[in-house]
Amino acid sequence: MQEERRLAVLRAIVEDYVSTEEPVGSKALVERHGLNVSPATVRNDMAALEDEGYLTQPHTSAGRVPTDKGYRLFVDRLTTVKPMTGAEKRAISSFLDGAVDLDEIVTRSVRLLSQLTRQVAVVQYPTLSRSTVRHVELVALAPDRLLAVLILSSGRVEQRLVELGVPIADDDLARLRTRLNLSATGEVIADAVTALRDLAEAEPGPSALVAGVLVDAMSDHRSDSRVAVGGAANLARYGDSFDSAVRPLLEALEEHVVLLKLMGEASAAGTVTVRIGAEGPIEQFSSTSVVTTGYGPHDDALATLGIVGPTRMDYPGTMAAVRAVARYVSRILDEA
Amino acid sequence: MQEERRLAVLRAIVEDYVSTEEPVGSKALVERHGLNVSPATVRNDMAALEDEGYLTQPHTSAGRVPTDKGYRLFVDRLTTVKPMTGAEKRAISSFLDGAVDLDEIVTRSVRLLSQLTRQVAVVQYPTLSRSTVRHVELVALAPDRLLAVLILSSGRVEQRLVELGVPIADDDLARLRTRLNLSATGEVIADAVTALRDLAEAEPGPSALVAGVLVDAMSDHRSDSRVAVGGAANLARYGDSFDSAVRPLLEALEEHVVLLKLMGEASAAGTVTVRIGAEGPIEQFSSTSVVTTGYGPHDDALATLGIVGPTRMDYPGTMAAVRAVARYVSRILDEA
DNA sequence: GCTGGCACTCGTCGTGCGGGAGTGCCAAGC
DNA sequence: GCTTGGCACTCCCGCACGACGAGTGCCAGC
Repeated sequence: MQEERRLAVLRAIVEDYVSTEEPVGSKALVERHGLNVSPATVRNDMAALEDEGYLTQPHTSAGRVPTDKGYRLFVDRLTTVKPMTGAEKRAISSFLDGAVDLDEIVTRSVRLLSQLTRQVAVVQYPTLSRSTVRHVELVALAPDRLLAVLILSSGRVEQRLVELGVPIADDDLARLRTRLNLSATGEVIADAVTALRDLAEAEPGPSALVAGVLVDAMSDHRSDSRVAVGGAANLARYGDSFDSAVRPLLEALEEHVVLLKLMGEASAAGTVTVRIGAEGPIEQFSSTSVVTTGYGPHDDALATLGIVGPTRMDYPGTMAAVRAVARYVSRILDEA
Repeated sequence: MQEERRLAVLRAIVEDYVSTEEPVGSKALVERHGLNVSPATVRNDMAALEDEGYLTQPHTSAGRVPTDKGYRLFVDRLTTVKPMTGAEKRAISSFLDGAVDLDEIVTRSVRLLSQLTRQVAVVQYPTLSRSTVRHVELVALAPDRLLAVLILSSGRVEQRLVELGVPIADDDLARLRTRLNLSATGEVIADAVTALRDLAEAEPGPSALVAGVLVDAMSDHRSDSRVAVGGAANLARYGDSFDSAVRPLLEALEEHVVLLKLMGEASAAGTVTVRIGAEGPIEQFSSTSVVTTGYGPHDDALATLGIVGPTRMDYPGTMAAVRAVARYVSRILDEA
């Protein structure tokens, strides 16, 4: 019985602290929430919650503040993801509609997400690995110099310069183009890579060179590791502990490699992952929380998107926003 | 005679203030610089400089701080751009070498520039308008659906989906491709646009449709308005006046349209433009300085790059870094 | 026109002192 | 056995006060 009330107290503290950003005391708590008990009772519960590690006091005779463990419990057991309102849904779809290419979809998603959550948004570009090759194009820039263009089903275009060393005739080039497309077009990246490797082995010289470059382009780590970041201005709302906290965060946000690690494995579409404080793998983000989810066409989690914010955040609202944006972006990718 | 010394005093104050970030007093000034006069003399000069508007005091009985006007004079008359050392030059070229495409050139430039200057770097992508069409490629995704790919001399690739409405035969497609390339390849954007418009007019139907899309892609404003930003973490060094100053700056840095306005017209390559404080067109940046220069292949100022920082910055060093990076990037674009 | 001296200003920093919010604990009540 | 009102205690915060010192402006002398 009182166990239940304790959880209610924890929830109330989290909610109050998130909205006021100040340690919450027993008296204010009973007033603001309709707890039908006295402050003294709440104090007992608070003391118990503190013993169990869910709360902490900045100093004696201050209110209580949730610990990471407290937030964790809140997220796991006390949260129901609140659905978006109709207006919000309309805003999301109108914001994302009309994006002409992948770049723009990602750019808009980042902006949308950061505005909805008032947090720093991070959107990973869909990884190549599960997308298929749509077309390979070769353009002769000079007799011995090609531009190889790789067009993928995800809408991504990769281009590479190829120095052949020796000139290549136009009809040889045309034949090579056909051959490459026969091997690669329609294949998943992984299969296309092996097909091109076989081709390169069977036929040395220019063909092998071009095939090699294409393989490089496909497996290029850079391609997998693109992310867009937006809403960094929201970091300025950190209020307390500023230069000490924000500087390294801003730096980390420019290190896309770090960010990718932070986003981690794409969690299955529909599942929102919340990493609170030091639960994450990256030190710089040990005093922030990260809310992510996977997205991709056909709800295939090709990539991850999410937000980074202070552990003191509105989890239900944020999780809802992240989930909603992922859902809409996935739908748009379906159509493309 | 004493006019000369006054300028020396102004220069010394600027230099000291830039390095210490604290108002500089007369005594410290004569000690740190080899001025062969007494503090009292310097005080007289300071008072005169203040009357003329080059200096100001945060409060009575504090040292002097340069005004925007003071910085202006410093930059215009007291600065010799210090050349980069050999080591710095090597660092720059090794940093920029090995960039495989335009995207990477820009990304690396931004990072380099922000690290060299310890400031926020902004690099505008080369505008399309002066570059030429290298190749037009059409890829059939479905019988009535094409992907049009536009490859430009600047290394940029634009792609657009074209819904034909009616299916197109393979050999018609091949003919169209040849025709488009005949009209456009090698031409400057502006000429290519008119050529394609003519073609569209002469021949309605699918050809016109595709030509129209290509024209759109060429004149698309979005293409002209891409910028990359880096080193925002350096804003955290603003020390004083933080949340008040940095928040709007961070926001403005994410508004690429605003940034483009800030960068302004590309100044001729080789000329470094310095805008101090409120001299610039944008309110949010009225307490910062902007150092820019044009760059592009063959020293054709296709685009602008530069940095944004506090008015209190090392102008000679920053100007040198901006100029050097622009020069190297231009050279790399030459080769491509 | 430069210089040393001197009085004056004013921001900064350390100290000390309520005020107040909040707690912990205890004894009484349901 | 919870819950509750009461009460003493802790400790942060804000404010006033005063000493200190950096820096100035001005003046008289060279």
